[in-house]
Amino acid sequence: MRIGELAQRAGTTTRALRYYEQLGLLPARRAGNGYRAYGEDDLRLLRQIRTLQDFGFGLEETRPFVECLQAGHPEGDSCPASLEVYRRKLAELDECIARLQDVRAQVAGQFDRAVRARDELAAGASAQPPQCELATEWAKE
Amino acid sequence: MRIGELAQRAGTTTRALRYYEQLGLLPARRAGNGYRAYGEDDLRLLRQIRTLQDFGFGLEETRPFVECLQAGHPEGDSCPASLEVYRRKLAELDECIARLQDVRAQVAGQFDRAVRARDELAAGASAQPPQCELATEWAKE
DNA sequence: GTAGACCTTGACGCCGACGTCAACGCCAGC
DNA sequence: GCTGGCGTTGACGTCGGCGTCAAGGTCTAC
Repeated sequence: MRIGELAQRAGTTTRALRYYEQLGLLPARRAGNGYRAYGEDDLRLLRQIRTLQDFGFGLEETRPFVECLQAGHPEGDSCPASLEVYRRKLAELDECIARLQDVRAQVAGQFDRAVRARDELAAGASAQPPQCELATEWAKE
Repeated sequence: MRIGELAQRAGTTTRALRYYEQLGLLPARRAGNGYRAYGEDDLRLLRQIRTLQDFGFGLEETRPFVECLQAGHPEGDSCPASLEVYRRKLAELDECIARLQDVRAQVAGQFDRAVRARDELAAGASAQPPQCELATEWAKE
C-alpha cells in the first residue's frame, strides 16, 4: 500500500503520514522506486494514533501505544507505559475540567453582575421592572 | 509612568505591553525622549486585560472591554459588546467542558478495559484474585 | 510519447502571545 | 566622562501539527 491509499483509508493526509515518519512514529519500508510502502499493520497503528489524537493526546503521548502495537501486543494499551499515559491524561483532564468549571462560574458571575448593573441604570429611567434574573439570562438581544 | 514600572505593577512584562500597543489594544502617549508614558488609567485597562486573559480570553476578545473603559464607562463590561463576548465565551466554555467530560469518560473506559484485560491475563498464571475493580483504580504501581 | 496521477524531498507559512537577542539611544549619579 | 540601568525598534524563535507550495522523479494508460 502506498502513502495516498493509507492516508485515505485512515481518513488523514499524506502530509501527516510523512510527518509521523519524520517523528519516527510511523516508519515506512521503501519500495524499489523510493516510494513508501505500508502494510495493514500500519493502518492499525495509524488508527490508534488518530483515536488518541481525537482524545486530545499529543503525538508524543501516542508513542507508547504505537510502540506497544509494534512490539506485537494485541492492543496499544496492553503495555504498562500506555496505562501510565492514560493515568496522566485522566489527571490532566480532571484538572482541566475543574479549571474550566471554575472559570465558567466566575465568568457567569461577572456577566450576571454586569447585567444587573445595566438593568439598575435602566430602572432609574423607567418604572421598576420586576428583577427576577437569579440565573444567567440567555440569548437576549 | 514608564513601561517598566507599569509592567511591574501589573505583573506582566514590557514585551507584552509593547505587543498590546502593536495591536492597538493599549496605546501609549510618548514623552519628549520617545519613551512610552502611561497613566493610572492604563493600569486599569491592563488589569482588565490580564483578568480576562486568566479566564482564557484571547486578546482580541478583551478589546470590547478595553474600549468600553477607554470610552469612560465605569466597568469594562458596562457595554453591550462586552456582554456579547461574555455570552459567546460562556457558550464556548459549556461546549468545551462537555467535550472534555465526554473524552474523560471514554478514556476512563479504555483504561478500565485495558486494566481488566491485563488482570485477566495475570489471573491465568496465579489463582483467581477477587475481581472487584468496578471503578477506576488510582495510582497503582 | 505524452498526459496525468501518483510519488519524492525541501522549505516556508500558520496560529497566539509573547521570549530573547542585537544594536542602539537617553539619563542619573559618581 | 563614564558606567549602569532604563528605554527604543527590529527581527527571529518558540510550540504542534500539519498546509501548501515548488521542482522534480515514476508509473500507467492511451
